[in-house]
Amino acid sequence: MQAYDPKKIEEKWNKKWLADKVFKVADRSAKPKYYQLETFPYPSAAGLHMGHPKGYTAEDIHARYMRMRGYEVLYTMGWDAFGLPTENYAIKVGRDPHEVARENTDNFRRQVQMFGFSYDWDREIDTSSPEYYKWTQWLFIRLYKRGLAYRKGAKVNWCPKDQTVLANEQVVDGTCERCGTEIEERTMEQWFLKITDYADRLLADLKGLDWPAATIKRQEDWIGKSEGALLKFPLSNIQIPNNDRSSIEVFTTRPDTLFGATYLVLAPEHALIDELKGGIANWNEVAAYREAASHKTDRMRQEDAKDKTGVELKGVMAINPATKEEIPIWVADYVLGSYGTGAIMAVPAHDERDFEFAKKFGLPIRKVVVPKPIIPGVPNVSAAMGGAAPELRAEEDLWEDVGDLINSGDFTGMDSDQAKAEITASVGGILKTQYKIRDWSVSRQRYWGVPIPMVHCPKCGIVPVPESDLPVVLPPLENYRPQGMPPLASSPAFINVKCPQCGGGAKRDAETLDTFVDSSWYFLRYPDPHNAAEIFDKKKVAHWMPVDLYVIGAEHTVMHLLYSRFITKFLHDEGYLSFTEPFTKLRHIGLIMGADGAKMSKSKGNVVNPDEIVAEFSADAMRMYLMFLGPFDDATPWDARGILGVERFLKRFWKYYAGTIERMKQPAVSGGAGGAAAPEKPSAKAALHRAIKKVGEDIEAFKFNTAVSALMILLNEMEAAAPLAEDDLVSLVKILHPFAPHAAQELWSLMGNNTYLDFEPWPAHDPALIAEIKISLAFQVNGRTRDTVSVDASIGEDAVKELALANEKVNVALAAAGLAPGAAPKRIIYVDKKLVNIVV
RNA sequence: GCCCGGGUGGCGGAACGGUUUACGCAGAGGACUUAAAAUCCUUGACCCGCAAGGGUUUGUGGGUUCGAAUCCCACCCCGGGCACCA
Repeated sequence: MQAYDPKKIEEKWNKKWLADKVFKVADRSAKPKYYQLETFPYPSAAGLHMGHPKGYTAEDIHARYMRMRGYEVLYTMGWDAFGLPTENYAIKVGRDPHEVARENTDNFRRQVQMFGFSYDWDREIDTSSPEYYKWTQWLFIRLYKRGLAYRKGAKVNWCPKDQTVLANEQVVDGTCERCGTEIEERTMEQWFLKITDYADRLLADLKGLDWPAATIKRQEDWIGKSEGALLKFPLSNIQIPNNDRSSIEVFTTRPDTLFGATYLVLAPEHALIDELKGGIANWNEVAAYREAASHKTDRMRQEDAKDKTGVELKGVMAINPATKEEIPIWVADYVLGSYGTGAIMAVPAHDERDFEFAKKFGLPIRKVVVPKPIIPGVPNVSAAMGGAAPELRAEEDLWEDVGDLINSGDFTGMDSDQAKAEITASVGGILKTQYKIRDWSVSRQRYWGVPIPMVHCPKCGIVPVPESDLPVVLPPLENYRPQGMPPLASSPAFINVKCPQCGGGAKRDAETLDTFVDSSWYFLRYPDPHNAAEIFDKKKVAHWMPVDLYVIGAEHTVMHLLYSRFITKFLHDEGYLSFTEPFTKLRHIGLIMGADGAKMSKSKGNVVNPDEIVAEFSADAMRMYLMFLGPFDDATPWDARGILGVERFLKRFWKYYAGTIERMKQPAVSGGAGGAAAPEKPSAKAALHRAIKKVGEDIEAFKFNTAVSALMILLNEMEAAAPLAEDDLVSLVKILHPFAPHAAQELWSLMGNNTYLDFEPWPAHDPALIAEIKISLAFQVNGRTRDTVSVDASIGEDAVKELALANEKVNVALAAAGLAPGAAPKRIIYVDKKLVNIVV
């Protein structure tokens, strides 16, 4: 018998799979297509972390399974190679980011290949290669030509010492992560993509996707559609010079509560405050508050949520258009300038934030909505108190829901939903739909990214680079360190260019694109990865897309998906795609935590290196263990000893399998037909068929942990049973194959096969074999199990009840429960093939 | 603060209205070995009991049900996410 030597066989098959291009995908095939996508990694200097092989193993299992089920599976790998960490690292070690990135990518490729993932390597892509980013640039120009890329001022984090813009993640407690200097906010002209134009479609098209519900909800929340009204509050005692708008406009989702609006609040950055300066009696106090607020980021303003601050604009008042009462105007940083109109009407009785603010500053609270009656006509007072208190208390409770109006003039008694429209109309307001989503900022003042293919001409303004001149290649630089301007601006050879329109002197855009742009369309490139003439061939993409299965980390549930969906819809509108949603089915991968249960991180010292695990055990063992650890989408801790279990399983499986083949090859010995018979033991054929069914179902449902366990149960049963026949052995190695493809393929070839298991059909299970002959029934008294018996599966209800009533333990329990001998129980509940419950 | 997950043996987990703890790890006992590793067999929630057996147990407290880890309500704890979005 050949010994199990995983090192040798894994190396052998990894080489063969690559050399023979076994997993090369055909664009034209008689088989149905299946497109499986996994997040292409960002190749960091640290190499793969445990999350990569976990997600990739799951997808590889699924891909191999789908191939065996007869699909032509598009399954690929690529590199999201542009990005900040590589640039930072290159600067630190004084090298060219191109070189650093190449080394990292080579290392990632080596690691990924060690696991034997069945990619079509001829379709490998790299976002940092000019062949790829030419089309990222092309896409950007397309967006620009359609008016979906535009420039506007936006705030950036600026480090005055390093003379550079910092990403949010480089800002630690308001200081630069590199030098600790306090950051400043600067406003710069930057490129934006108009994703807001697609807000409604991005929301509506979520319906019908096979995505986790929580992910759909996060997309919805991010888009943040709210229907409300724009209402104007006239200023009562001041006219703004040179401004005919002598009113403050607010956006509210609750115009039905207008009668309860007892003050207004402006965001500190609201432009109207400057215009009102002459009328504000406490200007110095207001100015100081605004100054303080300007040093806070939106994020910091959120974190201070509990302790609301604000200043009244003394001397100016507004008029509630419904009640005609004068109400005060405040400035407070819990109102954001970037949402709605930057001003709100405060209704403290019906909004928690307004409620807290009003209590803190002693502002009036007026209740204008009460919960709808549960019984029509009878006021529901207790629901407002969470169902607890018998009557409605005065000011100190809050009702944020809709209901029926009170204290609202002519609208009293009206339903909230009806009142929304009617009150809005009565004060001359307009109904409006507001979105939370903002346009996508794509300018980055960094080097290691896609150069923005635009030219700034003093005569013609902004001119896109002609398509024939693409790509605009990222040039090597003398110095990658930032020096007060984007790194590319330091290269005269790059920056100075002739205007494509007038031929005069002009300058290139010195900034690069957000790397999310690179990854927002990569899945469209795999179907046609080397096309030099087009972003992709429409027919090829029409064949493969949309993606049938996408596995991503939960951290990508908002932005990457939203951007990819946006770009897909855009290219659809441009006539390049026939569909509008890129990812039909989505599944998430849970983190692998450190052995201590915390997230793996260098600083905690709990990082496990996949290279070491493969070296110590094997790729197959690691694959199986990653799947066995727990539910795929749960975060599970890595237990270094647990892998011994699957390692033992693989060794035992090998021993069983190779041993059985060996015995089959030997000539029949006297006494037993075929030489391997042990006639007194039943065969494990039924167990095998159960496993075939279970493993297939579990792969489809992404329940890899129980699939592995099903294989283990099968092996336990096989070892105790008579050896399997040859055709059953074939099925057996096939169901192992997706999980441990190296071992399975080697066993397959040991049987004398020279085909690849991936293209062998997945075995069918025989339902007749799986049917249970004997079943275990529970006898319960008052819901407590008193005995279990083994009976024929075909037994009928009456026979079972009779058995139960005759059962000695049952009778003891019945007597203990107070049932007189011979008396009939209250009820007998029978659940087919499960139990009998006798209720006394 | 809000939103989304989740609390089951010593540990990872299984079951997701019907016999709790499948499978694996760790532990205990044994076989083989000069010995160790490897391998194999037995055992395996907790409490009482020599045993047979009985009782308790799925974060806590209630509820629905013949029956609840599973459904409902409240609370506690852990993980992740966040937008004070009017």
